[in-house]
Amino acid sequence: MPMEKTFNAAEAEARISKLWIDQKVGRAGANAKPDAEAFSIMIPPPNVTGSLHMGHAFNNTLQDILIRWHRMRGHDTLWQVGTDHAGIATQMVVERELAKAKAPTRREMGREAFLAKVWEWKDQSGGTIINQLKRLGASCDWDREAFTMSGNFPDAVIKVFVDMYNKGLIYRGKRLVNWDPHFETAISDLEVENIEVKGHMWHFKYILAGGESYDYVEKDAEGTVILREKRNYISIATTRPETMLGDGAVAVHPSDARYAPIVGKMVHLPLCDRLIPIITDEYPDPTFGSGAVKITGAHDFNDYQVAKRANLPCYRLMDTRGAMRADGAPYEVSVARAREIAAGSPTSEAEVDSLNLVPEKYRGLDRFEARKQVVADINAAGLAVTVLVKSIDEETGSEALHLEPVVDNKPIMQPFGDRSKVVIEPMLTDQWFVDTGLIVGPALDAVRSGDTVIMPQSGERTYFHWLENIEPWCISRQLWWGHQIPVWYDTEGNHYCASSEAEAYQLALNKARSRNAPASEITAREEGLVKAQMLRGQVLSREVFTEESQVAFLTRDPDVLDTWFSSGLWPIGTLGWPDNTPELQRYFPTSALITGADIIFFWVARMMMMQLAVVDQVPFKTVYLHGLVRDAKGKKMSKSLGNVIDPLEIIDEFGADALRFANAAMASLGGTLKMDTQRIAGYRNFGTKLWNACRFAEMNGVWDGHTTATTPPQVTATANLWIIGETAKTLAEVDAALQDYRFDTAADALYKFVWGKVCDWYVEFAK
RNA sequence: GGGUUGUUAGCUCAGUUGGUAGAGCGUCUCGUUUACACCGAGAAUGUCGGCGGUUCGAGUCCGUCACGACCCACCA
Repeated sequence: MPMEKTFNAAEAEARISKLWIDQKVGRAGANAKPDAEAFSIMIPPPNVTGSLHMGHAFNNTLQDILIRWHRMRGHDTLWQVGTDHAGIATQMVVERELAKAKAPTRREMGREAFLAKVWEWKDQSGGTIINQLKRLGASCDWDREAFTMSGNFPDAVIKVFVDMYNKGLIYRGKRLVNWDPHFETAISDLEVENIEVKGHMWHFKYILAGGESYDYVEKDAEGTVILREKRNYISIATTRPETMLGDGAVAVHPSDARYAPIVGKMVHLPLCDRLIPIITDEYPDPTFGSGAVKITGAHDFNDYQVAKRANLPCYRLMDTRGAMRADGAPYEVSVARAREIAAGSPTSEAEVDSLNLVPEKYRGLDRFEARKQVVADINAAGLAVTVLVKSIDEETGSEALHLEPVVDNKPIMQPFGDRSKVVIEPMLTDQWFVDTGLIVGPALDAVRSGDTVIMPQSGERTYFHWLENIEPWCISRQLWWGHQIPVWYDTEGNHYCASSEAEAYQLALNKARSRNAPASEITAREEGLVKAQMLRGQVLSREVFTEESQVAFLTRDPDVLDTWFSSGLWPIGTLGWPDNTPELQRYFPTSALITGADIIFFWVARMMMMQLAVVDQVPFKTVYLHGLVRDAKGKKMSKSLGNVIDPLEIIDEFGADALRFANAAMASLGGTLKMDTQRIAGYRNFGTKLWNACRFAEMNGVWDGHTTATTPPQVTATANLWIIGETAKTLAEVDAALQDYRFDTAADALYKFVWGKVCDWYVEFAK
């Protein structure tokens, strides 16, 4: 059958793709020569519930080019494919689906049932993105498809946690963390987006205790007195009035002469029946605002540091949903105890956390509602800093002077959850952390020494900057979908980190045995643990059993790990670690990582740290970072802007080749990637051009009789000699370009060769 | 505030170690007896952001200014 005038991408792609998959052209080691060098790439695992977007299309095209290039030359290639469970994102999607279906909520159905739903959803939608990658033409090893929650992966994750815990690289602590009140979980620093919003700054008066007053003197830069007045208060400013309920002190800079007379004195905390001290700390900036800062240790990162230094109690004001606490004892009882603590009564972290110092009238209010109330109440109490304002009565035209509270309108940077988009609350909670400071060294050294090369080089600077200033990584999430933390607690608050419950019991038993306690007591506890351990395997419910016997059960930490903790192990986890599999030996460390510059911290840096910490090897030799794919005007693609280009629609309209060629041609190092459909159409035309050159050849019987030829024909014609030379030149150019990861140069060379040499000249000669 | 990175033809961009500028798309003119109109032939368009410096010579190196993008941090 003669060739059509134009290439029918839709028909051909389906047919050829099936052939590739059936023939397993992407299987590990396909087309490898004996003793071939290995070339391996780990796909950045897309979210299991996701669908292909332009960024995926771009990213995977580049990987496919590299893999095919190496495979074609007989190297032993592996393109490891798989998906990520994406804790928050997936849990969010499933909860939304449940709501849409008017099904019971996550909390109503409980953990087990909910997780069953998530697995159901995963099985239903998890194939989508994999099938879309196939449509793109990616030549992954489909038989090796991995998932961060399946196969050996969970065991590997747990093993790493336990090992890191045992090495002292993971610890638990009550720290101020970023709390997402929508998902009701802690999140890491990286998952917080700071966005500038319109904010207000209120100014409050904290009245000195005991009716005291002082001379408040303000000087200008030359030291000339510009204000002197007798004050019975200190003025503080805040953008978050509701947090004042938990203030532990007012801080001023030690060099601030204005407040020197009152340092150490007490002030009345407005709306609260409490006194707090005026302390000094380096943190307040004397040139900003009044120079005095209210210190709310439990709800502000800077204040927390001050509170730690000054040994101030940090009173938590909000619940997990960001509402003012309604739990605990009545306010009078709590505040009475707080006064005792302030007077020096011994206390504990746990007791301080249990004290609810939110006055009754604010309890249960949403934090933003509480803010309004607090402002209104402070104004009503006459404790707002005020200014004289002239107003004109519109009807009578008479002027009047009156006092108004000072409220500054100012832009403030506010933290938002990157998934939930709600305002993040600093919250004092118990969490698990990776002590990144202890494992960052090798990750820095590997790039400094060139063991791992980051391209473009500017990426190295970003990498260094972040790692050199690394903060502890909060890895626990109060979610259900994810790797549950392998830690068990006994009734006395001890915890046991182990890879199984049985091991945890063993650890608890060992601990009980090693205690210096009366023999009888140890025995009772031991007995309880052994009994409990035995009974855990039986059908008895815990409730029934605990009622009938006094045994010591261990309970598992309900939290799960940050998704990036597990995806940080993607390179070794997908290759079968901790078993020393042939694949691990053959393909690790991997050759190249192709990924977006936006996840250099989330993923690249963490994979470096984790692999080096676990197997003492870099995970990849080259990191190729590319920019974000934008629309034709350079705008970020987003659903709300309506400028999202769906790669599948592009494939439908222009064919996968056109999309892939456009991707390659745009892949210069650095910069943003502006995706223009006109350009894709241009490369579609290029495909047609090539197609027609072949069609010309076919019409002239070029294929006839040559399919079975065993020896190449003798080349004598000048045109033939010339085009063979051009082909060799182009081959060299493309190889050199790909060696340097210059996909654009390679694409350009091929384009010019096919169109400018083969079609414009060689085909014309042939005529 | 710190960092990274841009500013080259109407648009999107390339330009390796310094030697008086390139591609695709778009525009204009001409062309349709069969490989291809998703085409062919041809054309126009740039003081390479501004200023200063190094050099025989700078889009390319140095300094500085302007505007933009992004990232990180942050003043209550």
